[in-house]
Amino acid sequence: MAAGRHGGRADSALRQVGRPVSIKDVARESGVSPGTVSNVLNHPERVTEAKRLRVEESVRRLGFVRNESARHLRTGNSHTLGLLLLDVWNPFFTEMARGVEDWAFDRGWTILISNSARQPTREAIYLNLFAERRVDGIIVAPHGDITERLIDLQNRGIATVMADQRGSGDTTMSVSLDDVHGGELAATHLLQLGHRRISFIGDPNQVTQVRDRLFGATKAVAASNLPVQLGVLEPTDLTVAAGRDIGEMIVDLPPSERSTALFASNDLVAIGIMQILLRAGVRIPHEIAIVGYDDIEFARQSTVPLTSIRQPAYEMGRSAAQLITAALTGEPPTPRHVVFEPELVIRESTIGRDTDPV
Amino acid sequence: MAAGRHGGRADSALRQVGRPVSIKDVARESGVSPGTVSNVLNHPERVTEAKRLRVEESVRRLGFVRNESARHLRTGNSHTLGLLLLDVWNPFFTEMARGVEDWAFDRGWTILISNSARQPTREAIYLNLFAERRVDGIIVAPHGDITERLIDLQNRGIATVMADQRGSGDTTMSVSLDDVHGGELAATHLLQLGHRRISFIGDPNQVTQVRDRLFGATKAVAASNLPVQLGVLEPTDLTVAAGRDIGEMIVDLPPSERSTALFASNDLVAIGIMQILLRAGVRIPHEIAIVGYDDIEFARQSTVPLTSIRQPAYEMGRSAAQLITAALTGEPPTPRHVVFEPELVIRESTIGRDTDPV
DNA sequence: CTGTTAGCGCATTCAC
DNA sequence: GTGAATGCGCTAACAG
Repeated sequence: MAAGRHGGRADSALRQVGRPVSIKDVARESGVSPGTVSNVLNHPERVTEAKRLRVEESVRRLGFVRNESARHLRTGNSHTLGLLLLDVWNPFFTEMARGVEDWAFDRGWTILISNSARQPTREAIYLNLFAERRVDGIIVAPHGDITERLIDLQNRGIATVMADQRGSGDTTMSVSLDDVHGGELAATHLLQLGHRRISFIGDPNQVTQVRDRLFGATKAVAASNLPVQLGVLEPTDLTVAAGRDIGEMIVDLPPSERSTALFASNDLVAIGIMQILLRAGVRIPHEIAIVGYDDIEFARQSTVPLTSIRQPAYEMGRSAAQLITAALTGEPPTPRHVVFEPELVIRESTIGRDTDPV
Repeated sequence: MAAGRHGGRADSALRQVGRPVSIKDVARESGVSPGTVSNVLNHPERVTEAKRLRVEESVRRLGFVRNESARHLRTGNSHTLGLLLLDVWNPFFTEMARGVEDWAFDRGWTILISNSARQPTREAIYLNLFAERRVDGIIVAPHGDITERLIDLQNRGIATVMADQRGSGDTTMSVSLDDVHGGELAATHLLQLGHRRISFIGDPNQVTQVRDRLFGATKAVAASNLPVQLGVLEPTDLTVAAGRDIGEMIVDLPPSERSTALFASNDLVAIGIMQILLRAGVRIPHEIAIVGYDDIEFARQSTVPLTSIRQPAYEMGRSAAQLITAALTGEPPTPRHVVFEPELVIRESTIGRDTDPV
């Protein structure tokens, strides 16, 4: 039915086939007033059964779908939450998103998901988009320090919670993990296994969380009173690909100069490193032990299962959603800042059975 | 400003700190009429420079952010596209999403991303949500056959395009991949390598695409005129975890009963299988060769790089976005149904150097 | 219980 | 070039 491009027949069926049907159309169709239709939709108990059925029938026949924008404009309430993720390609964040959604969706909230892809520019754009749409609340896994921007949003009446980054003060809320403790757990584990040459993989200048993890590791080393070399290797970012680059770097080193243990600041990087080491014939954990961070599903599933510091991503997401919906519905004051505890999950990449490398 | 519920201190700054500022406030502040402010915002050239600057200053000072809902209600245009993904945990779809976004975002469209998680119920709910918000267009990677629903949406004036599933007819649009050909490519490759006992991993009853891939493989086998055993193993779903289960199953078989080659209907499953095989000491590809499907980034990055049938996810997403924005802006009729060609990407999981298993 | 009315914030007429 | 008036679709307040 497509029209030829030069002087065609009746044009594309695509545009404007049917005018959207409004509450008024339904009212006319069923012989009641618009107000009554609205009542059937929102307060069915206020309407006589007979009329209610009649209206419902018209709704069905006409295929009426309510207009959220109009509804929003009128009520001042968008029933919508914005969720701004730092990096949708990292399972940690999609898992967190699932936690947010499972909580909020069932309670009637619509979630707008966006991905800042670790770009401050995009972060700003999306935050603005959320503001333009007058979302009721925003959950954001921020890139840097955006406290001021969040306070600004609060002042516009939008509740905000930072996820995966600790906040403070009364204005904003946050859900985070004790990353210093996480770093300690990882380092302590490696120290107890006898490692004295450890490399931390991560760029402490980029992200607070990474800095905290390194600080935790440093603390653990200091507390141990052991002669430990703790080096830092900085990947370009926190992806599998960057991990593989680091892996190549390590493989190129003469074995005597390699660390005996690696603490990667996330699992993706750890997995990338591990892939290269295994291919190069390095035995894990016998020659090099590896600890990751996040405990994403892939950590458990990699060729050599990865020891990792577990962040309860799903629970953190749900907690963030709880905080924000509570604030929005005026429930009793919950704590403003929730801090989760990390957990060491030991697998074969640090204490493995004897495996031969690929 | 609400008071604490039990006479606490000045309560939460959370709720309603500041009333959102409207175009009217800006008008008052800058001593012009609301209409002029609107012009400054949307048709700056129609306003004197002096006045324009004055208004812009007020906008800044007051922190005015336009209200999209009101705008939408007035213009009838939401400038919004809904994107409904089948499975955000599959990199294929996030990659496709990136393609959609890169095209549409730059052209001023807002994208609402949702995840049906392969649940028809959720699919229906989100489609409805999109309709309530009067998105201008919907791109959906559908679970089953939703042609009728899409036609219904079209009739409401919402343009739709199916992604990753072939459509037909004039009403709707689609972007898909020739999966039959993909299946042929994979099977032919394995046949050429001399394999005569091949297992297809996937449930052809669940998803059209999987059925097509199997059909393509069957065709290739038939065309070869070779004595080939083509079996089918049905995983519970298309995830790494399900792949691992299949892997266990294969490992439990006496080697003589195993196929010499596996064709998995997606990369995630292939990767799961491969992990288990490698751990069990099965040499890939020498004892068992594996071909995946999709060519996600992980395929290249797995311990033994995976041969795969490449779907150009990013391009498919971009193409879907192009189709829909073209339809929406009334551009010359593009083809309604775009079919991409698959590509065989050969890596070590089928022709590998001699690697020892883990 | 039901119909009528006003107005949410904005863009777009139309006069001026 | 600018201001005043109008209405998008809906809900809430009120009158009947």
